[in-house]
Amino acid sequence: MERASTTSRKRSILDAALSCFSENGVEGTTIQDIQRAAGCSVGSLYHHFGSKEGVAEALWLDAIARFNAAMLRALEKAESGESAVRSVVTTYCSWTARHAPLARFLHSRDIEFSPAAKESQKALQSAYIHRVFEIFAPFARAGEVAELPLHTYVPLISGPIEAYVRRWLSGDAPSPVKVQDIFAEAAWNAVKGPSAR
Amino acid sequence: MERASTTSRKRSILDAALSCFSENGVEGTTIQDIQRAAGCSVGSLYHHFGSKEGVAEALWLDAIARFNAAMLRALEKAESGESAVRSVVTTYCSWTARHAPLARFLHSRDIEFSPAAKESQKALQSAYIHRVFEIFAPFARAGEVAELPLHTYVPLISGPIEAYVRRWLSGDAPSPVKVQDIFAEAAWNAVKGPSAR
Amino acid sequence: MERASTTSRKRSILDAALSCFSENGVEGTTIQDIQRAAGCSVGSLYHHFGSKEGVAEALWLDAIARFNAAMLRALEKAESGESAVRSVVTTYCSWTARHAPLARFLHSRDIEFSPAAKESQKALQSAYIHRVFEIFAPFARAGEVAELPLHTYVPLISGPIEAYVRRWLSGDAPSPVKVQDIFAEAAWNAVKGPSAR
Amino acid sequence: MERASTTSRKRSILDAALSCFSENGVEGTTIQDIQRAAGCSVGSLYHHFGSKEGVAEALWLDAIARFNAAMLRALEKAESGESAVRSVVTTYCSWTARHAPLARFLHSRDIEFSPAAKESQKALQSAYIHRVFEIFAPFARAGEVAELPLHTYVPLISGPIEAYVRRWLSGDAPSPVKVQDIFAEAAWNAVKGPSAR
DNA sequence: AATGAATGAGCCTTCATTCAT
DNA sequence: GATGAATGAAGGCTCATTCAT
Repeated sequence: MERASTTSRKRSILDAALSCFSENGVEGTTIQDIQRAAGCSVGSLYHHFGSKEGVAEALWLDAIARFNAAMLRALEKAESGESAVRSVVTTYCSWTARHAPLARFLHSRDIEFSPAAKESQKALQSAYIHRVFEIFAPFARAGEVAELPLHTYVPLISGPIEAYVRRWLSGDAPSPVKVQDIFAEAAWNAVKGPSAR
Repeated sequence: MERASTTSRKRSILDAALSCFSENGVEGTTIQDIQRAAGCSVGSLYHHFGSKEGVAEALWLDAIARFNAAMLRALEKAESGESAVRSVVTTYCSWTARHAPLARFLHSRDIEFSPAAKESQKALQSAYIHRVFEIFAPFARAGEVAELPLHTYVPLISGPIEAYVRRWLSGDAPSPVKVQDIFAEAAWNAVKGPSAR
Repeated sequence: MERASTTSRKRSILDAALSCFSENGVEGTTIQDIQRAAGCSVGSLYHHFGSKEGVAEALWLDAIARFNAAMLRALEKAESGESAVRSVVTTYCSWTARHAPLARFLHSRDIEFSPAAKESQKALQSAYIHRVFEIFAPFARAGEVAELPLHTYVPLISGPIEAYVRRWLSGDAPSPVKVQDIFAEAAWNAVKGPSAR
Repeated sequence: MERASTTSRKRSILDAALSCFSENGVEGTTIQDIQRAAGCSVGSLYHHFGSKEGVAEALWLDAIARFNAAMLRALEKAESGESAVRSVVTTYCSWTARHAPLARFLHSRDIEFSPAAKESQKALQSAYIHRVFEIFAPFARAGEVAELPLHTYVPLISGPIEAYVRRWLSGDAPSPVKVQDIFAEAAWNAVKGPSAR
């Protein structure tokens, strides 16, 4: 029960923080906001996370891990370059729609994470990217996906839907799920290779 | 001479603020930072801009106006849907590359502007959009540009290059000018209409 | 076996506390510092000492008792006023050199002890002073030691070496043992009586 | 008047701080204590001194400078080794008696000053010591003052009276002025040289 | 127009102590 | 006896803003 209680307390703080961050941004959220929303004491918050940044970082790493896992689950089912690329867009849409506050938090650019947190994130991300490459490699070799400068793939595939989602998150556009096919189509057009034309 | 001196003081404050905002974000910049960078007193800053937000807003409106003007100058030369769309991407690239700090400031999303500033921005933007529509209208009517949900055009055309630029601004990718053609191509593929296929 | 284990736990806490206090002062030491250094839990610390002050007080009384005992052991061997006075200085030197952290702790004046602890200390000290007087009485009666205002004896005898030791403790002077004879001489000169001149 | 007002505000903060520090120690004094005693705002305090330590340091340097000045004024009148040594003791007594709170503050050992402050203090002290040496040099050359290890002079001369003053400051002894001759005598006995015996 | 001292609400964080297990 | 999560009062400090000169 020790373990259970600890875990649930950490979770409840994380949940409270997410709701605050998503509503007012990290800078706009005070320790008191989180603490009140979580129904715990200031001390408890510091006991578990060490600082306000500590909370944000834990949440950040958690969110990234969950997003990556969801994306990989989807990509692993892809049987062609086209379905893989379309999957990136539709998974992005559905995950984002299902986890709007988390997505809003990941989109916010007003945090400067600690070196340690950045390190953890890099480790996470590099394992993720490695796996994504493994999945795309055969399709690339088969010419289904075009050869382009390395840094352009992600912006070309995810850039449009990300831009759209940002608008949706600020309340300026309808749910991304409604337009996912348009963006999937665009993504595929942007990177499809010679054998797919 | 009075006017000139006043103006140059306002300019120097704006320049100092831009450099601070671009480096540390708006939230991360204090009045003192700006004041020290501008080499003026706190009082002077308040005399000219009324508040910290006043500075950010003046800078914001100025940046938007300059960007819009540059974009319109380019679009007005376009003689086809394709050249117009490509122009959006290449102009975005070159303006951004020439005005990196301003671009970084416009990309930062950690400001909550005053209603008055939002009003001004809306006026600016609506005049701008109005003019953009005037330019695109004939190409759309001619079927050069596809008919798509209204909210998808901007993300489809600008999303990829914006995503790329964001990476460049954080130092994770080479200058956008080097890859502008790839993004122009993708933009055009994403919105070209029946008569252009 | 129970007793032994308890005792060793108390000892390890006291040792850890001494090392912390000596390094950072009492105010500068937190319960957590002690607890980490002792390798025990917060609860355990409170179980044994009741409070942070409780630890400091236990250490304080212990240190005083040990110092007094050492001093009395030395004084009891003195066979003249001169050897007694010199003994105070040399014993102070050697004890301090052998127990630097304890000496540093006793020299720190940033603690406000509880009435109870002050009471215990007064009892300790009064028994000690009583015994010291017993030892010096015959020499004083014999005129070996001068008649001076009561409050001046201790500063006159111990003041110089204490001042020197303070410097040594802050790393600004060589070991007191090297200069003990000079200070013993000065102490004796300061209080020797008519029959000793 | 700008200058005057600033100066007096700084002075009043320094005075308030001294009174608080002298009563409760530096650690035991809060910013609010000082601020309330000075009748100023928190911000004003930080405007002038940057931090709580900043106040303590300013006070420290000020106190040292004043003490040194007083001591030098007295020493410069000395016309023999004996009168110089006695002057150290009597000046210490009278200055301390006239500036009890300042003396109490200088005697408190619960502050860790910043490197910058230590630097300033060293500069102050080295100029002071230099001048003191200049004054004593001729007496030492004449054999009026004994040749002893360098680090022992100050403890030998000032140690006893300092120890006594510490007791007086804690309320455990009568005013030092009453016993200054005893301590002057002891100081002179401790360092007088061959030609003075 | 310019200056910079003054203000004070509000923020993040620390830390001695308690208590259920 | 031991453990460590939980508590919350209190402290140091920041910073946008005001205003007398």
